[in-house]
Amino acid sequence: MLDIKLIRDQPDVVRAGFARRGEDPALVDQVLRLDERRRELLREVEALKATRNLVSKEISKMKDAAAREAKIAEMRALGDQIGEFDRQAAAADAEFDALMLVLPNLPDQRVPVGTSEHDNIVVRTEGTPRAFDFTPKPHWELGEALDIIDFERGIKISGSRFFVLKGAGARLQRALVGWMLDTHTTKHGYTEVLPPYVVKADALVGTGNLPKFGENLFRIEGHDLTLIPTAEVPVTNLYREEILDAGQLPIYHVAYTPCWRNEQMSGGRDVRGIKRVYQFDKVEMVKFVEPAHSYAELLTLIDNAEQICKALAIPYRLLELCTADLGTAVMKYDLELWAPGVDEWLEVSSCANFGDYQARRANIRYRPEHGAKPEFVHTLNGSGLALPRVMIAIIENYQQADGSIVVPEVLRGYMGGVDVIR
RNA sequence: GGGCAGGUGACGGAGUGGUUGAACGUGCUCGUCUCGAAAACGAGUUAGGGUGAAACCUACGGGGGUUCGAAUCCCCCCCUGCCCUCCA
Repeated sequence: MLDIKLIRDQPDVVRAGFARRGEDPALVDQVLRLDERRRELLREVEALKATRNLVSKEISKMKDAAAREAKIAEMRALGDQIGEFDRQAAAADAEFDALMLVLPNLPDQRVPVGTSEHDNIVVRTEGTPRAFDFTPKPHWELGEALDIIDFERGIKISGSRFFVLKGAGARLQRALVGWMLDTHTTKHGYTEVLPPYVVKADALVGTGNLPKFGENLFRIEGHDLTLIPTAEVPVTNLYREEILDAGQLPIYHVAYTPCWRNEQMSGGRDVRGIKRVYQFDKVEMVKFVEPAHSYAELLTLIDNAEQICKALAIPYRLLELCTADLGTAVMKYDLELWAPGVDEWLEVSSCANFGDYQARRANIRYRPEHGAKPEFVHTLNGSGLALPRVMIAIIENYQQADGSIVVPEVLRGYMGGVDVIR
């Protein structure tokens, strides 16, 4: 959510920000009109209430019965009027609030302007793709042959875009989860959190998934509960409606959870393999920081995710996302692992600074110092990393001519001595 | 799912229709005192909106109602604790 004061005081700045990311600048004028109307109604109803409060106090001291009754009758009429204004003011508020919740965030000035994901910038590429003396196979062929991914039975029990990991495949993913969590908690300073996997609508509004981006969510029928699309939702909402002490910041959390996404918009794309599925696991990092530090915190967040890619010894690249691909962030970077079997770069991490956009929605504040007014924190999050695509990258990069898969060195301690899956 | 008891500021805890935005205590901040600290004493200390600053408005779990006036009365819902039931 944006600061209404910013919109009032510097509408041109907001219009320009919307234009940079391809949103309609006229939204600004629409919100200003609604703001003016609701404030006008508020001023009127508050003046009436002030009168009522004053007279009510007088009534309590009045001795003369007739005069008292007259005042009460007068206030009864005023009460009806207040009720009518209250209703109008509430309606105007609701309209204003609804628009505020769908306004996009303003991109950071440093973000390159673009009109689609094609305008994202490759910042750098690390590692060299391995030279194969045979044709590398896609992970679905290798996974099925080794009996570590069972596509058919996943579809049988849950439908398309669900899969089953089995034997060394299940063990490999568990090893990755354990290793990633250990790395972030012991080397990068994150505190592990194991949150609920379903949340109330409020939480989704807090992170910005609702009301605008609800089409990819799985809702639980008959309940106000939704399966989380990412751990970002429960973890960011951990401190909703709270005022933190400055001494508590920065807060770093890391959480491993399954994620559910109803990929309606992706049509028939990526139907093979485990690249795009309805349920996947992910290790997610979330930060709550003081506003002045959020840019520096984004850089370390990216580095934390990058360390995982680096340690796996798989080629990867860092992308700076353009204004069209920002989602609700002010600034965002993606990490992509190279996958030789499917012959493409796979997005395994998205690291973003949201500024105070989520903090305003979720009302997450901190007190800069004793006695000071509470201010909104800045929130950030980044995948560290998304599991199925890391699995793809490992399977395809570490495959051997005979179809076996070498276990990356960093994971061997987590694999109970298995160094080759065959 | 059933029953009982509750939900008030950072915390404990008063308050059952009218100077209560909230007693009292604790904590915290500043000051006096002190070589320094503790103790003691004094002052301050909820949040949101609003204003140049005030005034003023709103909020005592949430929503609705009664009333000139509600933290206080009524209705619905949510949450917490305990007991029973159920269950991994």
